[in-house]
Amino acid sequence: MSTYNPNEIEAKWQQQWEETKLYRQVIDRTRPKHYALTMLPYPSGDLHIGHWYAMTPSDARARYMRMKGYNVLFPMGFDAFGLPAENAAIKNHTHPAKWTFANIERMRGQLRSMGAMFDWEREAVSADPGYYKWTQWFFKKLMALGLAYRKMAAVDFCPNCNTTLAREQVWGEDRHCERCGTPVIKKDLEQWFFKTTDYAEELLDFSQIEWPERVKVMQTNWIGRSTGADVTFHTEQGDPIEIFTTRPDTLWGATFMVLAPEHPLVDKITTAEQRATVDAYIQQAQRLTDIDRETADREKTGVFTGAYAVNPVNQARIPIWIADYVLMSYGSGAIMAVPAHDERDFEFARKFGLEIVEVIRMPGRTDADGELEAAYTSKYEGHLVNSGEFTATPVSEAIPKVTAWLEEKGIGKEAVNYRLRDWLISRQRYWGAPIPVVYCPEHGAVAVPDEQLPVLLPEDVEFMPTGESPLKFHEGFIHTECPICGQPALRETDTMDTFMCSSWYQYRYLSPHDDQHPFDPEEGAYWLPVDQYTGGIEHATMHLIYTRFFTMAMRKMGLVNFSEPMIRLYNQGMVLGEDGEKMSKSRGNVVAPDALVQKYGADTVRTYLMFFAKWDQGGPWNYDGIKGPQRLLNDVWEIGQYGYQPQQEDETASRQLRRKTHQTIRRVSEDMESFSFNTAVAALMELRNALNDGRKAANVSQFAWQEAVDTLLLLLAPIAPHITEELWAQRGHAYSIHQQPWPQWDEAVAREDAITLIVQVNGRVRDKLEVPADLDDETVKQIALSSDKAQGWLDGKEPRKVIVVRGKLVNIVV
RNA sequence: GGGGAUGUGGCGGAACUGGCAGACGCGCAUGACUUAGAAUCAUGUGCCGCAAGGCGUGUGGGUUCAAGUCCCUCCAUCCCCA
Repeated sequence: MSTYNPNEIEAKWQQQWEETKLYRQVIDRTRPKHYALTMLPYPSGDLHIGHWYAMTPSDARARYMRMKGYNVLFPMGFDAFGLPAENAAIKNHTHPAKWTFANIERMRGQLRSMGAMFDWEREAVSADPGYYKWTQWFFKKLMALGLAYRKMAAVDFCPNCNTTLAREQVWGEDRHCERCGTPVIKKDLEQWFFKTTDYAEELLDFSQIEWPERVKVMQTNWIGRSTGADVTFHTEQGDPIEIFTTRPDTLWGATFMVLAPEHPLVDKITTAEQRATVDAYIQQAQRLTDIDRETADREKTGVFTGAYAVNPVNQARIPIWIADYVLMSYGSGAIMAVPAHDERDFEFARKFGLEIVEVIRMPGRTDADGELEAAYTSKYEGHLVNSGEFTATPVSEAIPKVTAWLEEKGIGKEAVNYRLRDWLISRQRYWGAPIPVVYCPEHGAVAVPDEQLPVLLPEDVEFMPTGESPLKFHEGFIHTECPICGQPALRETDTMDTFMCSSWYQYRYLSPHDDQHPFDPEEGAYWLPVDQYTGGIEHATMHLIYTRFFTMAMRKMGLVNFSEPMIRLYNQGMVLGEDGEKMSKSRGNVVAPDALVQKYGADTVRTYLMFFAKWDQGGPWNYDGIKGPQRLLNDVWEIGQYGYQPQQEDETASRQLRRKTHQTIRRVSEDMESFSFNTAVAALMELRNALNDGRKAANVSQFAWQEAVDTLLLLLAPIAPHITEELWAQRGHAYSIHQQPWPQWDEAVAREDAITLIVQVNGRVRDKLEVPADLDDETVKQIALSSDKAQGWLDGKEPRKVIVVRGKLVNIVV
């Protein structure tokens, strides 16, 4: 018997698998397909334990599906554009391409050490011109469909990354950059957007996909659908002011209006005597960032413009104010203020002494109660007052009634508002896919013709320490000619958000070298859509919204006939450092997988990662904890090689081992289905313990032993692919264990024929009895009642009630 | 402020529709092997108690024959949105 040397056998089998193309994944119409996908990494240069945590359980699941008889596609690639490469270029004077591709080369080696079943012939790299040609092609398609457009807007800009960001990439209360944490600022820039809002309604429909509730809730909140009405107010001079309200039923209580300081009407309506105050306020507001302006608990500020509007429902003359808590970028940049029934408006009115008119009467409140002490905001309880013909209408019925009336009178109409913004995809950086557009003085923004794609990133560039894109200064790149008229024209120098690249990578994997299509339609017809996607929760409102939008747009392009890119999604948790904190270099709690593989072997690292917690929970790494899986694999090694000979066969022991074997198949199969890898490994440890006992006692039949050992190897194969392959071969079975069918359990063998009957008296356990499993309730009851211990506790009293739970317990109540 | 998640031994974590709380593993203790250690093996290990027994799933209450699991209250930590 040899000692377990993981490094040796892992290298050997990785090579063997490659040589025999064991993981080449091609169309096979005789088997059902299963497209398993795990989020692709950014080539930062080093595969960290987080990558292992994301990828090895997905790999185990994909391997399990393969043994279940599916033809499994499990590809890997790199999300290779992005800022770190460019920042490294600035720092080290290396070209981002060189840095990126060197990192990819290194990471390929590290990924191979995991022993995953990736089909490397399907690898896709987004920074490859063969890839970004199609990213540009998709941009053009979106443009042609009217889903890509250019507009001047006040956009979020990260001063540290020196680029604009999409709304999704601005995080937290202080509105910081998702990548570097720097608070963003607003800039007025002409930028490219994708019309994600066109799909707001469809993005809210999750009926075609089985995604975690958490992600669906986050996306729903992010899209933020609210229903109400668009209502048009007018100034006394007749200028229309459009507002959106979710509470048209409170219109009679609108006692003033508030415009954003940037609202175009402000200049026009401000009266001469208010002009100086208003201008000063606007200047002051401009100095503030949106961060300050949106902070809810901040003291409200604002000034009166001197102008008045007319409330269209009751002709009341109401003052128009400006205040910085109303943002031009949300809604129409104007609101009607109903202080009696909106908290912010209430606060504002109190501070500036504005009129508060109650129009919803809270149940139990009377006129004698005097002034409202707080805004009353319920939509469900109370009735309307001071509201013309709607007075006395219950508030729960008022919104549709008032809305219908508004439409009838031509004052307003039912409207839906979304919080979702269009996706800003322009980035002022070099290392991304160039936006394939040129600007012609005569023809404006013109798409680069297909035959000129890809618009290549020039290689001879110099990087500014400021991070400013060198494309802006590259004469050869900028100057081109208009595809329509041939006159001199300027190239767009912005590149695309890298989320654009990753929105369609699952399609590129199908045919990464195809230069005729973004993906081969035949491959697509067979493999698509993705059956099982896995990745971190942090992408819930970014990548996972973008890729859904993208697929919906691809359906419109006629490229796919489905609407959802990934049918099922599973979010894994995070491995934390030993201190329970997020791993980071500065904390010094980073776990390096390469060193672990060196010391324990990939199989042990994989097994431990799947064992230490349920996958969606994650948790702290523990260097001592890995010993459990290490001992498991050492034992498996010995058991797998052991020449078992029964000494004194015992039929009961054999039956028990077989029962354990079949129970383990059942448990591991169920756990694999539900991603409960931790309990699957625990079940395998129990089978290992049973085998160790059987070996020591030497009393189980040869058949029971061999069945248990082979089963153990087969069930462990997806989790620890190398050691199981080696032992499978040593035991004389055919190559490869990974091509064997998943074991089936026999319910009759797995069934327990005796159970431990719990006898309770008044809900407390008083006795445990071994009884046959198939007794009827009455017999079980009699056995329990005649138990000596139970009798002792009954102390002669008559049972008032006896509850029998089949196969479990009897509770005697006195 | 709104929405969501989590809270179980010394530690990581199990527990299907309410039915033996603590599976499995780490650690620890005692013993064996060893010059010694590592590794390995055996036994034990929720807490209190010599024992009988009692107490135990963040807090307090409730429903039930029976609650980690269901309902209400509060507390703590984390995430998302304001």
